[in-house]
Amino acid sequence: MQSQNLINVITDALPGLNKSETKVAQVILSDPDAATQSSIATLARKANVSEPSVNRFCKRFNAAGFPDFKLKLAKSLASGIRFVNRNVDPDDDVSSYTPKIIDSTINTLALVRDKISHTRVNQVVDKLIQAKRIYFFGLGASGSVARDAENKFFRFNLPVSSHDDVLMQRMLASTGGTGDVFFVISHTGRTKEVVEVAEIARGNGSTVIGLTVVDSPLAEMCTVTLDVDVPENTDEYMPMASRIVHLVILDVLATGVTLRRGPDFLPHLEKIKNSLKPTRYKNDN
Amino acid sequence: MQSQNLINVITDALPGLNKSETKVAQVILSDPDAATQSSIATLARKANVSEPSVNRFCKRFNAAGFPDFKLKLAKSLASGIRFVNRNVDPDDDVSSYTPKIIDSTINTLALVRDKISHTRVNQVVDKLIQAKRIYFFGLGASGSVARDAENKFFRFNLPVSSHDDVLMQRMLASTGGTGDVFFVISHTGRTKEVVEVAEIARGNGSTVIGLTVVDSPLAEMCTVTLDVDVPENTDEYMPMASRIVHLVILDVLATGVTLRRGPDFLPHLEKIKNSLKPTRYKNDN
DNA sequence: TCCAAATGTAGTAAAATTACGTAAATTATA
DNA sequence: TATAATTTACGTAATTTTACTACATTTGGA
Repeated sequence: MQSQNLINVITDALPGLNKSETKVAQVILSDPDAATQSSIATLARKANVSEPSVNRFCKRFNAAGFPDFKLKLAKSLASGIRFVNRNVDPDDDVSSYTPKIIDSTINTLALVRDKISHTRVNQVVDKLIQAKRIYFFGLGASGSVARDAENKFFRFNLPVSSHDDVLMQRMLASTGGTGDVFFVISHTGRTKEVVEVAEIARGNGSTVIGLTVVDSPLAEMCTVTLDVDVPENTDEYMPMASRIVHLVILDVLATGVTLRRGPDFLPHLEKIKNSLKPTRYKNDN
Repeated sequence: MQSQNLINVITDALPGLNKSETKVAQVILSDPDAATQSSIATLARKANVSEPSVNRFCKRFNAAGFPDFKLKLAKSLASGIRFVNRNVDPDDDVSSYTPKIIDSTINTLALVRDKISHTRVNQVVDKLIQAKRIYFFGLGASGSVARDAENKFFRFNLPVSSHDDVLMQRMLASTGGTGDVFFVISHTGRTKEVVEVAEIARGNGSTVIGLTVVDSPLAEMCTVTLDVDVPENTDEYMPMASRIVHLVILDVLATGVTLRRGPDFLPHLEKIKNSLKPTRYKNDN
């Protein structure tokens, strides 16, 4: 909690703020870096509030005062996370849109880091450890996420497969049962086919894990849902960050499984890694 | 070029400092965090020097004054802590390894953001814009990256395909020619088959773009290489960060292409987006 | 002994905080 | 439903703290 990014904290608190506090918050969020360099007077002027209002604002967010607040804000900014308030503009050039896109991805990941439920992650790792077989399902962009997951999880010496074909998914879901884990990936959670497949699998006693949006039709069909609350991109240009988030969560799960397997399992991973050596040119350093 | 860590800068400068500056440096280095929270007077007293000496010290290190110096120091500390061994320990639990993995991904992305060559990105966008046909190639984990790229680029109304089958790749590479772009993804850049395929394609006059490691055999075969310098340690047993980086870079490229296409192209993207609507449950908000 | 660099003193300016008063909003009461 | 009472929000102005500047003194080397 302590390490929570101050910018996210302010953003979250925004709805519950009163008038002048909101003004201050907006000015800070619109350019946090500038905020760290301005005096309380400058900031007050920019926000059209009095200096004490700014001071109170700082104290509300557990700072000793304005200078302490600036310090904390600076630290938040330094942690590799730049808050992106600007979307890609039609007349941006490479040096503008490149950092913008990377920053927005970083920001989304930071959000997930702070929000993801560790209990849920643990539950999912439990299910994956117990699985006799794992199927990763996804369509469209989530199809390649599923495929990536397969590539990761086959290393655990488990029957794993990924499918992006609805008919195949349906058939597998209806033949599954106890011990089978269906891991369903969807960044909307509302694709009819996917929801139906989850329903079928669930009906047959399989475990269904959802990597999707909270409160979506898909989430309701799942045994456990890892919900990701990725801000919707309203911008046409901005590519989906949710898919990156899904991949990273799968990294987390794979790590969880590896750790549960214990150190005896590492030689197995090593073996897989080594199996690729002959396919590569030697690294001469 | 990310600003160098202030603490290191001070440590390095230590030998060339005069008496009172050395005293100040020692006090700061002995407890940098305390330094960020104390006033100029406190610090001066601790170091047994006068306040202006502290102030001069700050200016020597390119700070506007004492407050600015503290700010910079705080930033150095924040980013330093993040970069301190964020590797997963065998006895980590969920609440430890989850943020570690996400943080390491974030750090890698931040690194890429600061290091990536905008010129190269622009060159690649050029090539993609001019392409008559684009093939995305990748094996293993990069296979799903290639697939994701296909999913993204087919929206540009171009013949695009992705292939993770070596034979298929070979055949396509040898039948290609001018106007064809082979986009080869590899996080080692040393997989023999991939390098050979690139060589074949190149030999036939096709454009070969590499998303891979700098100075690798693959990089040498490419018309343009987008090199990514991802720190190794994250990918101990499975590719994690590098693959995320590749995806994000593809996002950047897709954005670049979209922007080049200009605003007339947006309705086309909208059309694709809308085409998926009937497959989804209505969102009730 | 002179000069230049280094450091300190004292005064000033700037910044932040506090105390307090007024306005606005909310709640209670007639 | 109006109005009084009370709480909460916000600003003004004074106070205190903090940082900076100009200038003086010291120190050490030529």
